[in-house]
Amino acid sequence: MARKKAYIEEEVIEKAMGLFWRNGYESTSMQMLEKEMGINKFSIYSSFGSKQGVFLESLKNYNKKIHVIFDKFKNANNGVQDIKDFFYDSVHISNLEGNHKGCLVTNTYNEFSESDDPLISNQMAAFMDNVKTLFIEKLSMDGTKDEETIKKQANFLLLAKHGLAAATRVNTQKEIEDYIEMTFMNI
Amino acid sequence: MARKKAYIEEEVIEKAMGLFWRNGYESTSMQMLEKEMGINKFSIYSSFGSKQGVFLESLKNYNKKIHVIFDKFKNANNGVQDIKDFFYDSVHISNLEGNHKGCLVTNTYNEFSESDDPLISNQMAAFMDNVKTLFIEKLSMDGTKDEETIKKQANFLLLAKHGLAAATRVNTQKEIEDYIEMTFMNI
DNA sequence: CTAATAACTAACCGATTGTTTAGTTATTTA
DNA sequence: TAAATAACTAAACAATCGGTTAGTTATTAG
Repeated sequence: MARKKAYIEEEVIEKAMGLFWRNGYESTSMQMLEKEMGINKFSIYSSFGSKQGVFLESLKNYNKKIHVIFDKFKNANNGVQDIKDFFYDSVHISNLEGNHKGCLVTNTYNEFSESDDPLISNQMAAFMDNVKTLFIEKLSMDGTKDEETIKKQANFLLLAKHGLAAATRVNTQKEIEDYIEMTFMNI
Repeated sequence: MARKKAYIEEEVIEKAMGLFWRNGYESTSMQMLEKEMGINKFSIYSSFGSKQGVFLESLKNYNKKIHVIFDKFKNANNGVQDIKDFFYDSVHISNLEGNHKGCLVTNTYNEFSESDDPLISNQMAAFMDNVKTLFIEKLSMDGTKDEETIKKQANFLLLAKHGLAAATRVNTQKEIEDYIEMTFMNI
């Protein structure tokens, strides 16, 4: 019927995601998004509706990106070792592409209070819940752990992920590995 | 010679610090600072020069606020137990006053990249280095730990502080305590 | 080839950002 | 009491924020 889009939404979102990953939500402006995505505001708004829309779509893209890791994690059957592998995989993926440090969700987690942006907040909470559920599942494989212990350890590991995200930003590869090893010493 | 200030700088900075603590740096605006500090922009700028100045002064105030904890920590002589106490004290202080969750430095740590605000960035790095040095000092008290182990454990504990800060924001008192206990299981 | 239509450019929107400044008020000292 | 001076009020500053829109360009279907 009419003119074709000169860009591919998946491609420009990939770039937007990288920008959010590096700078967080607030300090990423529409100007920066225009430049990074290579399209202008009109196109951004016609494709994604709002800045929030771009971020929400970036979160989806992030989930897709780490889907490989999550899939491997879900289908694994070695209990605690699977969680450890998941930690190592999380580090590797941020090493692979560009300057993306830490985890997009963990990095931006603090920026959104439940009150001022419930949509994004819920997405993040869902992500975290998903991770926690998988932790519990893998921890349960042991068979010897009681429910109380499993809950404690899952919580511990979820919080340890914050440390891991911080580590990938400021620590060396060796220090990161040491951190992971120490984290799992008692699990 | 002339008119007296109708406010006390220490008092208004205390309030500014609380605001930064709750909202972070970027999402705290001068308007919000005016309202919270109870003085207008002229007074803020004549006292602190800029928004960055207010934050820098807030960091100083934060250091003063936790000086009690740090002092206790510095002068303690029970090694690992002192670090654990320090973790518990860090939680208690954020429970004491208002809605201040986590640690001001840890919360805002991610917001500043080395490049765009070196002054603040350096202050934060100095704070972290200070904590790490104390960790090393206390860990060394044991006498049995070799240098390599001490470095590893100090790094681990510093990263664990990120998890702790996250915990004080989203977890229950019991979960926080469990987290601390698990963190120190292998130290 | 033409009418329809979607994608694009670029200027613009009001609101808000951090910051400054002109004018007024209060206090001090001589 | 009067001149000096610092603290205050309030309006305005340019720049940027997220978001919109009028007008142009390209592609399609008939």
